[in-house]
Amino acid sequence: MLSKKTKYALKALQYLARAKDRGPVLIAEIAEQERIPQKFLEAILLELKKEGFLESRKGKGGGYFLARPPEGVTLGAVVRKMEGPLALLPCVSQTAYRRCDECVDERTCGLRMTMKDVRDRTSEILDSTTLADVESRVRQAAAAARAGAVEYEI
Amino acid sequence: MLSKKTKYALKALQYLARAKDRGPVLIAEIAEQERIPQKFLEAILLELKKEGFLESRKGKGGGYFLARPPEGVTLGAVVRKMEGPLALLPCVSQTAYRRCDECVDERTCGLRMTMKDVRDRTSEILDSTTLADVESRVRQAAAAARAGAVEYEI
DNA sequence: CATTAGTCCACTTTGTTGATAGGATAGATT
DNA sequence: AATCTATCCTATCAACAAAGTGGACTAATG
Repeated sequence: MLSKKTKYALKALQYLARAKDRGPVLIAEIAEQERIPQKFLEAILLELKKEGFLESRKGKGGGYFLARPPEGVTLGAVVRKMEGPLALLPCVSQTAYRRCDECVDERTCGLRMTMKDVRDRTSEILDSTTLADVESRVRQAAAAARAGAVEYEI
Repeated sequence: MLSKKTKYALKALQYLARAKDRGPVLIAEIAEQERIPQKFLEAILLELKKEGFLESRKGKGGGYFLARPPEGVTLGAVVRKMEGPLALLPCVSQTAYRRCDECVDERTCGLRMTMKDVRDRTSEILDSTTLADVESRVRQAAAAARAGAVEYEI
């Protein structure tokens, strides 16, 4: 499971991707619209800024906005920064490899082989899906839902 | 990341799968061979027994052994019992579905769609891989390593 | 210079992880 | 019955993270 921190981070980034042409967005607006505790979100956005995903402007007319276009931000990158490695075992992490202390022979560890498969499938998806991709899927789903509703009405 | 508890549980089960024709195995033996802290392992094996994966015998000649053949135990089942749902979000868990408190509209949540894909790939692997499968992969890898070594020696 | 907006820091509460210690209990052997 | 032997159970502990709260500080704008 992702921590709420990571989930909130993803939701906030998604919101800012949608609002990218509107200039800086207030923490309060994101918190209200996405129903995230405002103070907690504050800390999360600060961290996202430190990690280079966001920029901010202080004072009146200020707020947060994406540091890069939505096409340039993958879910994998966000999850890794906020949550840690995608891998289920340290010994199969691409970005934070660490030998398992207790492991007797890594090359013939069956667990490792299976968990490497899982890691590969996971990163295949998360590292190729950007905020822009997610948005376009949402729009498709919404369109499909409307089409379905129309059909139902006929 | 899996907790050490889950990792140790999987390693212990794997060990007992390998030892399935030798009768009950001592906690101390598993702890030593797999280099797991013995007292911690004790608690883990007890839990695995409560969950129905293991049986035990007390007194001299006692120890732990698999409650079912290795072909009947999937990694997914073990991980779910020890670690919790495989899903990254509660709203995409098959076994422990829960709506996200803050979610405004689940049907058009882009995050959810992507995380559902990840969950599907993960459970595809873990729910179809048994202790026996893992063992046979280990043997294949060991054989391949030997073949490679021979080739290298020629 | 007052107001608005955002940063930064300190703190709390609650729970989990990973582990250790000590003794109770049940089964086998003598 | 006495005695090993091994699991079972209870309690405790330090370290850490999750999920916030409160409040002081600072920077930009009108």
